[in-house]
Amino acid sequence: MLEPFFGRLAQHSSVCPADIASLSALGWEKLTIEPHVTIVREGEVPQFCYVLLQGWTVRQKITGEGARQILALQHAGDALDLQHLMLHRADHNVQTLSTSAVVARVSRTALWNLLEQSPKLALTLWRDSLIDASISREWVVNVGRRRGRTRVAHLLCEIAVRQHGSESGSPSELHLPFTQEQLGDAAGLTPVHTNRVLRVLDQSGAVSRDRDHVQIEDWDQMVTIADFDPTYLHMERAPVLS
Amino acid sequence: MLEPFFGRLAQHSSVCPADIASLSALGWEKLTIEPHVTIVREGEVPQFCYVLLQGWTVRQKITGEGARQILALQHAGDALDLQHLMLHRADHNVQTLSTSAVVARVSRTALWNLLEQSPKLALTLWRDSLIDASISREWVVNVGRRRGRTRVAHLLCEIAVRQHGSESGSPSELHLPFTQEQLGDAAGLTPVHTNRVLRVLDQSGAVSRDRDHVQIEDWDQMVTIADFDPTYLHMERAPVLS
DNA sequence: CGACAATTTGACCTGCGTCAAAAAGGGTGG
DNA sequence: CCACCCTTTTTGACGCAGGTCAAATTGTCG
Repeated sequence: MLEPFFGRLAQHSSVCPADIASLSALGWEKLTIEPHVTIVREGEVPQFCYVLLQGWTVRQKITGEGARQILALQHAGDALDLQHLMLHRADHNVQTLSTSAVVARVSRTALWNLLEQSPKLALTLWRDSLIDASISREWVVNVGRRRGRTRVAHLLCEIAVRQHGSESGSPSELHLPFTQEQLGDAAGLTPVHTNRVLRVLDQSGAVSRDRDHVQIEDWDQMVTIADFDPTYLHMERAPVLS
Repeated sequence: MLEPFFGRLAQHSSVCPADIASLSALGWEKLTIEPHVTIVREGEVPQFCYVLLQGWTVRQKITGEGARQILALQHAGDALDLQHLMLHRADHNVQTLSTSAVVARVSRTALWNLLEQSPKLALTLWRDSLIDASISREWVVNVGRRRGRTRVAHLLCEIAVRQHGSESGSPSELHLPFTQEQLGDAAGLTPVHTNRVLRVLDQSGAVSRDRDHVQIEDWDQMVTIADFDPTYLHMERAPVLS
């Protein structure tokens, strides 16, 4: 059941079979989450930890003025709220968008107890959350210092690479279950401007669009437009420290 | 020597004396870092892990167009690059600004070996890096969805709270070793606009300025202007999981 | 067909960027 | 103490990326 999660961990760490077994042995529960449902709510004290098996979810926060900022896109294999193992209170929301998702959840204390006994596993999950943090930093750069066209292009590049797991990505088709408004919420742009930016990317031949599919037509051009360097995704496995 | 670091850890975790002892027993080296020196450089493979004992440092990245974005402010007690224990290659720079700083550093492998043997300590450091990640997410919201005046005010509130360790902060004097250009690099604004925003905050009576000191005159007003909610700093110690 | 959500377009506005220059420190050497 | 230099701050004029408002268009699902 947890295959996508183990696959994701294996991308950056070597996980021993014993740890996989003991992780699997916890009382995981498989759930289907309907569209527009909040899985973890800001301010609450979560009792579970979630892993995403299918579909897409997002981290997000709402400002005092009611504007939404998406903080991260999460796809199959991603841990949704590992941080709540350690942090008492949720500092943001995790939710589905227009599509449903399949998740597995486990009691927070059960996972905690396992990690206390399996240092190697704890370090692996720590590494996973560090990659999450690295992506978050890149997003600060993206919304803080890049202009609209570049921001959106960068977002699309990240989605492409994470979806296909290939760094030196070739032109690829993306199934994007995101509305333009949601892309804008991730890029820090209004839906109207997001639309205009997408048209420019389309007209320049970098991408083509067809409803909820985006085809990256010219990867090299996209990388240039997007100022995209996948290092921050830490997709190569780190060498073992002696 | 590591007192500031232990103090910081104690803010959010309970660290047992044995762990403090074994941490201290590692071969830490105390260094003074001159102004404008890069401690960790993006792309490199660090051999050390650093802890900040005195002064200020920042995480930062440069875009392909040469714009700088500051990703985090770090002050006494903060771990500067814990993530490089787990991640092979640095994905951003850590450096001093106009002032010098005092740091302690330890061999990456030595710290790694200790953590493999001390699960509790590893979990504590993990928690520390999770708080770091939470701050990073708030920064995405700040630069992504707030306007200039609010961004800068939010930044000042964060500095005030982290410097004084008080959540329900009262009006407080901040020694700000940052130029307006650097504040702008953290807020995603140009130095010119940062200056104008500061003038507005000054004129509205929220703050007063005097060279490199900022006095927050009206904390309540600042919190309102800044849309500031310190939850994301996770400054209360999380209850122990049974 | 009708209802509704998402996309697209146009007109207009504004927050912030850009460019440039002046003013204000602050440090150094004479 | 002054002269000089350099950095930082401040101000002004102007431009533009992106926001706002509103309406038309398209697509989807009953």
